[in-house]
Amino acid sequence: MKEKFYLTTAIAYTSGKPHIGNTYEIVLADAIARYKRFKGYDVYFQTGTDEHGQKIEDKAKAAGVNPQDFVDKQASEVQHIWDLMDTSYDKFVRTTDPHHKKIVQHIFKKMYNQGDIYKGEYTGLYCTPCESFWTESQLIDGKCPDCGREVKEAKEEAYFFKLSKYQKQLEEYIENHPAFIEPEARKNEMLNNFIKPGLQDLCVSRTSFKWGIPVDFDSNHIVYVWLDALTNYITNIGYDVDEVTGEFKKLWPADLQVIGKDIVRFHSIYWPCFLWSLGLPLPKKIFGHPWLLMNNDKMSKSKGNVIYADELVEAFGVDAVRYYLLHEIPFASDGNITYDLLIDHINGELANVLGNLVQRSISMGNKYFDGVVTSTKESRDIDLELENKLKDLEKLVDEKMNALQISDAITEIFNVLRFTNKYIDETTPWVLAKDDTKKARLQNVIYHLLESIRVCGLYLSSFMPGTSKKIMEQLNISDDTIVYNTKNEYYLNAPSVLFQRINRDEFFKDNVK
RNA sequence: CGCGGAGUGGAGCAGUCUGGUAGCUCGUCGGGCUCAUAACCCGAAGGUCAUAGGUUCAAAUCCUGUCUCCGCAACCA
Repeated sequence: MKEKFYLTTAIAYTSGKPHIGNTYEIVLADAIARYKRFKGYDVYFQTGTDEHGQKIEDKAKAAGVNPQDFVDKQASEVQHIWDLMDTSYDKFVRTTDPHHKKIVQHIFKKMYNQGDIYKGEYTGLYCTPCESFWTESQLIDGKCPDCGREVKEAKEEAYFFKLSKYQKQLEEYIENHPAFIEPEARKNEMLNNFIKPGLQDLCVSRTSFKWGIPVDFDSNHIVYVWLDALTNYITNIGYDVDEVTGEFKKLWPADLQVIGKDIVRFHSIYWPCFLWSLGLPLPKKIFGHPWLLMNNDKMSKSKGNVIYADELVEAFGVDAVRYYLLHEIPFASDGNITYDLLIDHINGELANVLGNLVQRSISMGNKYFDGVVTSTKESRDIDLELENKLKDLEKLVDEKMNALQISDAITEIFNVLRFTNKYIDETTPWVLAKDDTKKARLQNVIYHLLESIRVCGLYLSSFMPGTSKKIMEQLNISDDTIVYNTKNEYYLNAPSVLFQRINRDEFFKDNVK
């Protein structure tokens, strides 16, 4: 039986169109999901949208539509971008789904009944005209950041979750499970900044707005959005407080939850405590990925430096964008994107190293052997060197992927592609072609090239699925056996360009960036 | 002294845990080749590894101080 692998992304907040930085997360998770499927796992990959909260209520009001219509539109836009990025999620969840809402209410009530949620008073700084509570740090010159008026201390009835009860357990768990939160720096940040100094009970209800899931036994209160959002990971796979379905039994605990580094806190503190309150095991790993910066600056609308996935896909194609995101963002530190860098990497790696190699190899197969190339089973030193690199690739890629070092995994594949270009120069097939007595040697060289392209192309399928498919089409094969020399004979199709080189000057002339 | 990162040839990074001739990609310069997308291959130049001190036969790597940059900082998704 196949081993299951349950993978989630955070659900995207539907307050606006996701930019390329937000889009990174789904592409990253998709590469992992595809790789795990490739390795034979029974993968379940869930993503979706987080659709409640005051911010959305406000945005909808500003747009003059009701909140449900607003989030319907936003959710479909998110899904459209996820599809545009060729991501292979199995389920797209929405927190406004009636089933999810019902179970969140059950969860809230269960926590209340067992005493993990209690009713108390929230004290804060309140701006009466804006009807909003603010924290000390949010105030501007001690005044309301929205309207600039005085704030005063006020109290409001609210429900609290007993985070304090789980503090010790959480601290011990994180210290005893060093791989639970990655990267390590994020783990240390959580432990030192939040957990060790002491967890305050968390206010888990709001009365200041209506757009959310009501507490069913006290309808003035709306369930705090994070309790609503985090539970999506279990409500959509068959969890309920009294009974769970087989899917839930099979899938939970999640194997990997991919989130942005900005929300590690919610996933590594609140989420484990909520799960313990429900008597459930914790996910095996929380990975807080870094961000993508635009020209080394945080992307934000106010700075006007936001890039969207659809613009990039239109300009460069989906796999070029996927490649850039997956290869240029390191494991633990922020990546950077500019149009210049994108063009550098598309030309230097995708067009020159990969595309050109496929083109020249397929061309020679067609030119010298009319597209029919058979293995001659001969292996000289240089051939063996290439064969060994192809065999070693499996282990190298697997190590990097298991460590979530996606960029390094891709680098390993490109190292082999670079070596294959070198192999061509070393074997000089165009010289062999001029001598009829060297026909067998020539065929063997071309065969090695095709095998290299095939194997590398298969490994690339997790990162650039469309390109991988195009390579297989040119090789005219459909099987996906990775082992060297399983394919004895090729009947090639005509070559076609995988990635067109981009002329920088023309690009910037046509696109003012 | 809040917490966590980072500072390595023109650019982007690896190496630091487990001290021992400083590595990769891009760029520049020179050469080669012609199967291929002005591509590919080879070679060269270029670094006192932020800084001051310490430990050691030996430090980018261990220890201490200093400077600079970035992220996080509690109910905000």
